[in-house]
Order: sequence, then structure tokens, then C-alpha cells
Amino acid sequence: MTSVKKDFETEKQVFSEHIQKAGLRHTAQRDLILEIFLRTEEHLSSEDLYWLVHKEDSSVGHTTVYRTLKLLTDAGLAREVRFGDGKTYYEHHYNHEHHDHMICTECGKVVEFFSPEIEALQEKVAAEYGFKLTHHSMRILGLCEDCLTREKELNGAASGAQPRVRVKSVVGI
Amino acid sequence: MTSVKKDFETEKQVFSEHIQKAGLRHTAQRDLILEIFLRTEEHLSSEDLYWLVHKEDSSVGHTTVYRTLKLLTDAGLAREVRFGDGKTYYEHHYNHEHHDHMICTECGKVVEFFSPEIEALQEKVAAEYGFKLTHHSMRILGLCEDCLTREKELNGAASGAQPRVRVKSVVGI
DNA sequence: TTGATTGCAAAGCATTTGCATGCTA
DNA sequence: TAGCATGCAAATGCTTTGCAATCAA
Repeated sequence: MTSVKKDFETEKQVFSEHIQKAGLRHTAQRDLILEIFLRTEEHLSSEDLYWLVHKEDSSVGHTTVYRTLKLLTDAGLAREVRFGDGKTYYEHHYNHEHHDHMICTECGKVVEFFSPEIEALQEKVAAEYGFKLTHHSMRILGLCEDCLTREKELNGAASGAQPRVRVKSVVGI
Repeated sequence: MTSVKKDFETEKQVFSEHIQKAGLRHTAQRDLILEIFLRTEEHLSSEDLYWLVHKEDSSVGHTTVYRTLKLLTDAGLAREVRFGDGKTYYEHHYNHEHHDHMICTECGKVVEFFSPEIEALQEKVAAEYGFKLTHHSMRILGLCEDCLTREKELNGAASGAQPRVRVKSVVGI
């Protein structure tokens, strides 16, 4: 926080504390996985992160990355996210503002957004039904500006791009 | 629409038309599956519907139910929904108002709701980012009134109920 | 008769787990 | 040294597909 260079000292501290509190152990693998996770801003699947880690230490296995991501989630450093392609992704969670996602169904682009008005209305709706809201998940699916433009140019011609998210009448994907 | 008894004539008509337009065929299995789907108000997985169908005709297989649900979705009669337990559920879609879901993470109760204000705000957010909104999915997760009460009574004692939805820091499940 | 439909079995795919070995505290 | 962590391989759970037999049009 005091330097421009991101050394993620705070996050590493949080991780250490979580490990201590839970009676777990520090390992080189966990450190490396955390480091690479923090360095990478995109949404990562366990598989994605595995390959990034693999580049730096090919002895680390899928399972360890998978289990470490769960651990990071427990520690409050990561958050699981799903975009509808059947995989689980992880994003940074510590000191990150709550936000929702807008996903382009054509190119898979993910935009994070936050709307205080929507948040307030969700609380209101929950209260109306006697629910105590603990979490919510909202995704807006559509076409991003670029894909919209491209679609107009092609004007109906089949695009070669493989959509990341298949959407018909699907909700909650 | 003209009688109190629900014979689902309109829905069956829609299905027939879809089948004809697509060059598909009428079968006894499809009729039975549609009939039972329409009769059942709850959210059904392919597996759930299979068992209901099985009770009336044990010769119908999983695959047919699975494929017929896809077909009903294509025909606009059903909509896929996911609640976060890894399964795909289906709900009635024809002549049903768009709605979102509020899910109790303790007992799995699902409440459908609709908020025009939230809908409008979603459009607004999408427009801000240059997105053309095609679908959205919003789920509010929390504790329903009953579970909230029960939790207070037990006051921290472990409840025996198996939560249908495991939620920690999960979004988009 | 033609070609869509069915249902079994098996394949896919991502996630999760059992277990022997390795390593931290 | 005790017991948590690792990584391989295999199991799981749900979804999807190949294929031969069946059936609608």
C-alpha cells in the first residue's frame, strides 16, 4: 500500500493468518499459487491457473491448484464466479469492491459493474419476502459494442467466433 | 383459457407448431413428457421429470426426457434455470412473466419475483457500457423467513438440514 | 419407404476424492 | 515425529452423444 509496486504484502498476510488460524501449513506451492493468482487480473479457472503455475514450476499438480483456490476462497482472498460455460472461475476478492458482471455472449468479454441503486432494490425485494439477503448474483448477458458493430457489418453472415456462453432461454447459468 | 380446468391446449398447440415448422415428428413420448411437465408447477430437473414420467410409462428413457426438455426450450415452452447445485432445472416459460429468483440457501425454497425498477436499471447499466442486453440472470440468495426463525431458535446449534445450495463467496452459481 | 426418434450404453468434462509419499512445524 | 500437504490416478455427477432398432409421416 505504501509503494507503487504491488508486492501484495497485505494479501499474503491475510493468507498467513488464515493458515495459522486453521492449523494449516505454509508450503512453497501455496505461496507460488497465491503469488501468481494475485499477479493475474483476469478471471481464472483452476485449469488456467494451473498452466500459469506450471510455467514457473512444472512439479505443481492440478489438485494442489484446485485445493489452494478453495483455500484462498475460504481466506477471503478469492471469489468463485461462474459465467455459464460450465467452468468455475476465480477473481480477486480481498479489498475489492462488490460488483456484478456483464458478459458478452459473442466474444466472452466480461465487464464488472456496480450499481448502488440495484443493490438497494435487491435489499428491498428481499425484505418484502421476509428474506435475509446474504449474497446475490446478477449477470447481464448481451452483445458488447465491438461485437454489435461486427455483427452489423457482417449483417447476418455466420461469424467464425465461437461464443463462450451459449444462451437461449437460460437463467442462472 | 376458456375453462377453469387446465388442459394446456394453447401450449400443446405451440408445441405442435414448433414440431411442424422444424420438420420433426409427433410421438407418444413427447406428448406424455409435455403433459407431465405442464402439470407440474415446480422447477424440475431432467432427472426429476424422468421419474414422474417413469411412473406413468416406465418404457420412456432418460435420454428422451432430456432431449424433449431441450425441445420444449427451443419451442419457448420451457426455460432452463440453475440454482447452484450443479443441476439444470426447467420451469414453465410460455405465457409466463419474466421473473428472477430468490433462493433460500438453507432449505432450497425458491421464490419468484419481478421488479420493474431493477429491470429498468439493468437496461440503463447495459446502455452505459454500450452493451445490447439480451438476457440477464439475477439471483438473490439468503435465508427465508422460516429458516431464519428456525436458526434463531436453535441459536447456533448445527441444523440437520442439508443445504441445497452451498454458498460462500460464490457468484453466478 | 425415408428419415426422425428412441433408449441403451458409453463418452465427455469439470470437479472431487483416496491414498501412498513427501514435507512443515 | 506427527500429521498436514501433495500429486497421481481414479471416482463422481451431470450432461451429451453414437448407434442400432423402432416408428411416424
